[in-house]
Amino acid sequence: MKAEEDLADRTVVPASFKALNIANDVRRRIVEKEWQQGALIPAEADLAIEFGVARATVNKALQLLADEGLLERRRRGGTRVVVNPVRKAIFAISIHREMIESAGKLHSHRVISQQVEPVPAEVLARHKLHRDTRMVHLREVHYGDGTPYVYEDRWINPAAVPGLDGADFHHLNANEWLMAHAPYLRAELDFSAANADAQDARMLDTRSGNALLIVTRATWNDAGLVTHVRLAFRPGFVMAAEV
Amino acid sequence: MKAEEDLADRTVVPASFKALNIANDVRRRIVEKEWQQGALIPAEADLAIEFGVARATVNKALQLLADEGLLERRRRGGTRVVVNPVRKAIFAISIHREMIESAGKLHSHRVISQQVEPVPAEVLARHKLHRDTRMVHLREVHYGDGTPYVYEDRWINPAAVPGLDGADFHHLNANEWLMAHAPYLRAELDFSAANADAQDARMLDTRSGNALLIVTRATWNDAGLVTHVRLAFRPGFVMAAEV
DNA sequence: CAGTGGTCTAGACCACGAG
DNA sequence: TCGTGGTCTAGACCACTGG
Repeated sequence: MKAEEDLADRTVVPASFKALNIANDVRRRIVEKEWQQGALIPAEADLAIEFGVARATVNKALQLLADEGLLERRRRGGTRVVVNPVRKAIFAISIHREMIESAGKLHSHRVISQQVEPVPAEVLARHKLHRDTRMVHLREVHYGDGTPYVYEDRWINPAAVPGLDGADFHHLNANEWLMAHAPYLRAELDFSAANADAQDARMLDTRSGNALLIVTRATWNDAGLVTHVRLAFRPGFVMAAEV
Repeated sequence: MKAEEDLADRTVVPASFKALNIANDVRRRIVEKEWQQGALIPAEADLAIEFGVARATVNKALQLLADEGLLERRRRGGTRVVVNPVRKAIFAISIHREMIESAGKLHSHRVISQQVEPVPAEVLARHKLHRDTRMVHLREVHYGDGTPYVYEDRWINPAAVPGLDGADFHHLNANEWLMAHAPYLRAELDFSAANADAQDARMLDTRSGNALLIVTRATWNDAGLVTHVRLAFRPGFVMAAEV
């Protein structure tokens, strides 16, 4: 390629988002059925020539679409348009305080109880723990402008959380304290719904039987289970995801 | 670098997952507090030397951790460990049939009603549609081994879905038909909980008042809104996410 | 076996923004 | 201003796997 052509390329694409542009173009071709579901699309090398870029750039673009679930790629087998794409929804899991403050409310929290206790059978079974396991049982409510937002029923594993004894959760809530002192390597999340029981209702200042969004979260670091927590959100709470 | 050193590198790392290994190593340093929260970590070029790889490889690794929410990167400002990491949970949004079949159940579905109607105010407001908008209103129930799994109350926009008139949803359910005929470019998801009303209860073979997990989903293509759907899952249904 | 995607390299230019 | 990350290139070797 001549030097002047190089210069032309640079000036034509000043903002330099070639990979993204290619990804958008390919996505459009799929949505507009130019490339049918299940069909093979051209090889990276061919697309690189068509778009006038390096193969690595095409690779980055197609990798992006494969992560989105739109393409399926195999060595030697080429790249196909997926028939029933499994799209991914992404939740941002921020700390309660940020969630409440981003809604324009003043955040506060209250510790309901905190003591070392035997772990209930339900949690034991879920994480295949030894039946005599004892952990720190902590219950908190988080408020926005004084109104309950979420009731947190949490078990913390002292074996995986150094410095837990000295923690004062009245000052800094468990959610943020753990983020700062015991970052996790892996997490599991479950979403479900439940009718508020008497305790839920009392904590969230609502009536028994009201439908609550329940999130169960467990996190691990290299020392094992860090914490298992059941979050009960106030009635009407909506959690939004991006796709 | 000499040729023999090159060869040595190749044989030392036969499986070639350098970027992933570097990402794991950096993640470990963060979790083990070797690099404190809020602290600046070495520049890409320095890490490239330390790990003995090209800068692009370090860039790929750090980009991965930035996507996870663990690092914050700025030109000229360097790369910092995030203080309150906003981790991301990922839901796989598969079609109902696959969800039910992956639970080992036999999938079936039933169309409850299908007709063109004015769109209710709630949906109009949500998507800022014109007040006289009419769409196809479709209600379906999906079953696993004959037991109701999810009740779907759906609005489909004919303007964005060519071929909608000829669709037979008794044969192929709307969920899969739309996936095949009207792929979307963008989607929004909301998770909440609601007490089953009389209709929910009838469709899901349960009692009024039972807590249901509700997912509201809207999808768009380049012609506008494709479909708006409210999914009511049977009581006890749990949706799992990865982090 | 041969063609595909997966990954890495060394180098380059650029946009951004802290100092 | 100038060091940082963001992106791209041309080339290379390799792992996998369909024909």
